[in-house]
Amino acid sequence: MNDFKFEIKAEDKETNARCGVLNTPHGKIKTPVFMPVGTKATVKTLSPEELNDLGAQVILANTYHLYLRPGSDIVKRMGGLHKWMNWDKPILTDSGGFQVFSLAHKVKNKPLVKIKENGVEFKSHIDGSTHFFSPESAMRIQEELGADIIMAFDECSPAYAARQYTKEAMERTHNWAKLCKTEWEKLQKDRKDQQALFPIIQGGIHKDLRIESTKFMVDLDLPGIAIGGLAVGETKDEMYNILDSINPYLPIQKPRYLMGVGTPEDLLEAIAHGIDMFDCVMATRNARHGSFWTCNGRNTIKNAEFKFEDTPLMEKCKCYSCKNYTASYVRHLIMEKEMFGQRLLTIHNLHFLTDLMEKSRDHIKKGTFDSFKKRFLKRYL
RNA sequence: GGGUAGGUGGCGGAGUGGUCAAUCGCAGCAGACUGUAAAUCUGCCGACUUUAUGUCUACGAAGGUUCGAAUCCUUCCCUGCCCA
Repeated sequence: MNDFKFEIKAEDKETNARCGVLNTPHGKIKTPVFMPVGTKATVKTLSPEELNDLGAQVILANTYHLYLRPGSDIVKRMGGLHKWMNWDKPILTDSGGFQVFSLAHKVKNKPLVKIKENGVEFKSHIDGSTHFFSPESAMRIQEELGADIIMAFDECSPAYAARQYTKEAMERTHNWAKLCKTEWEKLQKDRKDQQALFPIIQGGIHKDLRIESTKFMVDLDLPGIAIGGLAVGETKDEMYNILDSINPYLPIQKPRYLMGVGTPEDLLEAIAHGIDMFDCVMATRNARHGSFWTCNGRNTIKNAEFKFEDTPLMEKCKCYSCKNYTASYVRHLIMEKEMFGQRLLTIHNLHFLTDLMEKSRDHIKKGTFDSFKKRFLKRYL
């Protein structure tokens, strides 16, 4: 797996933050990195050119959605995700585990999901048809999609699920991760561009389960390691405590991916806890819903106070939206449900996070990350 | 001048004797959103205040019938359409 060499460039002395470079067949990824989410092979509202311009290095796509439509076979026939969507930088696909289980927990009375030892039977949210995901099929689908980094099929249990349930889900996830690895190794033999498989640590908010899960996943010795099942309803302290408790068990030389996080403050805290990679829908979804980040915190563009705001969304911001438009204009577009408004806020939010990551990398290299983080949070929160 | 339909909260538009401060939609105001079933969802939306099974003023205006009227009667005002 030399294709995915991870080089640590700097380590912070005051925190567990690190700065590195992850190699992939589609280029290098500088970490810490935020990866915009493009579930259905598009980061909603933006073109790949715009993503590139705002500083995105790697994006996500989703197995569940692309499997249901159009089908991974079609993506494969069209030349794989990179070619199909015209993005030749790195791509990561999520395994579909999160979707399958969030469907299960969203619909209470009508279970759409049946968990079995060898996988999960679920009903499509689109047409109700029945499907089955197993560790093996999740690997095969992701092989067809052709991302650079693929994720093991896991079960994400709700934050406050009973401990016993969380433990069982974790054990299933362990078992599945092993099966994923076997299938992945088989599938990689015939590939030109290799794919890195990341396993996903589970264990809810239980420290001992998390440590157990971390040890298990580390032992699989895969190219990277992900932490799942956080930022799903637990408190921030609970999340940071979990990161603290597993940190000593994570290998230094492998990239660590905290799945589904998050907000600017979560990103900085998690970096301080040694995380290298992030993804989250918040930047893009919230943008479409009218909220945006600035150094001074979170704002809602729909609020009447922006009606006469003739300055950009954020002072000194270098994003396309802020360089060219006033908050008043963006508000008007959002109020009118004009899609250009959604695009402008999406560009701003994603740029805000990619810029925050770039600054973090610089400060880690300079040894000033901790004070940078404290300064940022003081102003932001 | 005659006939006819109608005048309801910022707008559109329900309601046609009590449970109506008045369905609903829009607009407005605010909130939520963390590996995207999300350009979605939620709350408020006559005035006032101790924000409540609270008080007040209200369905063109003025009278009347009734225990009780946005709803029935009378007159008036206004608007659309048709006829002269």
